[in-house]
Amino acid sequence: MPRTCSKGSTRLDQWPEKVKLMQENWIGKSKGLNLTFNLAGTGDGIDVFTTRPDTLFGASFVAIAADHPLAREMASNAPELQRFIEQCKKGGTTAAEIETAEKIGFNTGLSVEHPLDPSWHLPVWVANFVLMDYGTGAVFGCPAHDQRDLDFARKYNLPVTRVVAEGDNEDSDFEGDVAYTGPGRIVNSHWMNGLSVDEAKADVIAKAEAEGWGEGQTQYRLRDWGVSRQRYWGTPIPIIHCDFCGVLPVPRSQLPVTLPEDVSFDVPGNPLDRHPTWKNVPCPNCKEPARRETDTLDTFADSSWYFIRFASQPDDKPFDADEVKAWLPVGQYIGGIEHAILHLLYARFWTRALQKVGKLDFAEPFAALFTQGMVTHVTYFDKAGDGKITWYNPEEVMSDGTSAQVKGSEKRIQIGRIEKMSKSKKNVVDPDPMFDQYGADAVRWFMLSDSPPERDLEWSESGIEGTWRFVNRIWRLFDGVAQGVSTALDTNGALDKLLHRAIAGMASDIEALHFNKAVARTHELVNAIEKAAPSASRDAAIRTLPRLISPMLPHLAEEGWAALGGEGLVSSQPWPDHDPALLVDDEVTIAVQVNGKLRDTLTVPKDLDKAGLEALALASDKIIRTLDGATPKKVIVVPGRLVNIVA
RNA sequence: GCGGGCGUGGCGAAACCGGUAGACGCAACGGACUUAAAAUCCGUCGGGCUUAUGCCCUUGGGGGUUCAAGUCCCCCCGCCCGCACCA
Repeated sequence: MPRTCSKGSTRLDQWPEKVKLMQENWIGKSKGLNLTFNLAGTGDGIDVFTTRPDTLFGASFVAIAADHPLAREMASNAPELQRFIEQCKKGGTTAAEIETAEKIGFNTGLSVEHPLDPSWHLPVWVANFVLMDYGTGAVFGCPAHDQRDLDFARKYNLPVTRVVAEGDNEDSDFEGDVAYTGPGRIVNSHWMNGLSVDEAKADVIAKAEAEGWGEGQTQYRLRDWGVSRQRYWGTPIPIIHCDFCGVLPVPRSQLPVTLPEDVSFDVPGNPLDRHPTWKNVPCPNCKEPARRETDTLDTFADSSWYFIRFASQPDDKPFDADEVKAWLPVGQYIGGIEHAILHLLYARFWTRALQKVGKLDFAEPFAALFTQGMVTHVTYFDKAGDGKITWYNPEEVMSDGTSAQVKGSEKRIQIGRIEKMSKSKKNVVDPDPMFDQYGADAVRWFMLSDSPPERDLEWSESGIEGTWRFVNRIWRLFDGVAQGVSTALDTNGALDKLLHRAIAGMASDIEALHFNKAVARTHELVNAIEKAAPSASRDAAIRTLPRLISPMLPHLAEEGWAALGGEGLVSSQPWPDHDPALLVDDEVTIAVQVNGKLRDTLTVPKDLDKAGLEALALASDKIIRTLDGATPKKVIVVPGRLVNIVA
């Protein structure tokens, strides 16, 4: 998975950089050298992974994890080491604890030969900061150029030798407590001296491979994805366990395996595991009593390909390749940032795997990704004497913003952080009363109106009243035209322009998911229509309105469309056309600045040239007054924008 | 600690490639209509000075580049997210 998903993420040019970066960090690809340090006097060795083979001459110790096989072996007849290992295991696992945890080590007394100079011996330590589940569970320490190694070396007085020059500083004695991890020339390293860090890395890897004591390797940090769960809610894994025949797949004719519905959750644990009939089945091979697998698949397994099944649902197979080809990949995926890593990475992997086995003809499931913000709300809680926290729903709380109490009681409670709405913190708001009071259109419009969708939104109902008023204003426009027989034949050029601008602008706003801007444009148009005297232009604008508001106020749009005599449904109408000629003004307002400060504005023909603009600007009363006789040193003219006079 | 992002009126926010900061909305305030209220309509609305024309300040803070900076560069502060002893 990491190999295939780290490739190709650069091609996802319509994905947020943030998400791609999070996935890359999660995959944690790093290139380096796997090498063996031979234990002095024995044939055994310790395998070590490093991304800094260039610093090999700066090595001063080798450290292994507390649960490294060698450490455990030695501990069996060394009680002191045994105690040290116990101590390491007790260390906390929270972020803060790891951050502040002191590096501790135990000198095993063993030593290893340096691969580039077998006469040079390095001590072998067991250290709490070496992780067994990454790389080989063993590292070599180069304290001058790695902060962890330096912390460790200073504590146990191990040698610290500089092997990368820091500017002009080539001293082999490294001073201070801050490791140097930047670029530089290699020094104090025999044949490598003078090379750059990158050159030296390549050099050492080549030498190790030629001499057989190591090889270049790419490591991934990504943990394995354990896809099975001991729970009911998930897809059954079609496997049967037989005491005689072992682990067998459920025969094809018995697929799919479906979950039993007569389960109870009265007892903790997986109900499948204690289901009497579902669990016990004959072995498909020897017919003796056997048992179904009672783990189910992680729900991420389903979410990794649901979009494929969504596009094609034949009865006899997971999906039809041709049908899928017609619909996928998904053009625009919209989801929360909380799925940035797991779901979106697994779905990418699933798709790649299906492509690899020839079932799909594309590698990436989602061409474009948009991560919308989360809806947040302040939390309310109360902490009991035993530290137990009780959360309160905002609806049962009275708060003035600085203090809070439970409605209908004297109970004072605390105001917590503003957090993503969640059932566990009870800071969810039920929108149903709003729907009942204002209708679905007003609530939808309200939610689209102010905040851009990529941003987190702190839920507040202030503003819904205004939305409700606006919905009513639009309805009155429809009603007015529908009731009255319009005889006005005049046109209104300004209103025509505004309408066509709204048509074009709202289309691009909506395409870009800038719904709040489309809302603002609708307000501008409606404000102007309301103020305009009756005219053919005004009627046309009102008759266009249902199509414009249909994506965001669908019910009102349909009512308006019908009231104005439209055929069928407005939702099946095409977006109105706009006249590009009406998008350009023949007059523009330009700014006139003196020394970059606005002093006047002028309304001029759109294509007035630089000389004309300059002349007009210099003739302005306000400019003459501001200049107060001074001679302009320089005049910058940006046609259609501004004139800036430098005095 | 590492990586990424954000910071604009009382509030949610606009501002295209560096070119009139605050569009649009909410709240607030003043007014009209009304016996009254609701609804509706009109107006004001970043801060300061000023009789006014107008002037000064203002996009977290400080510096810089530029004719011109919310926008570009450097430093700092604050908040948010992800990762976290990954060799």
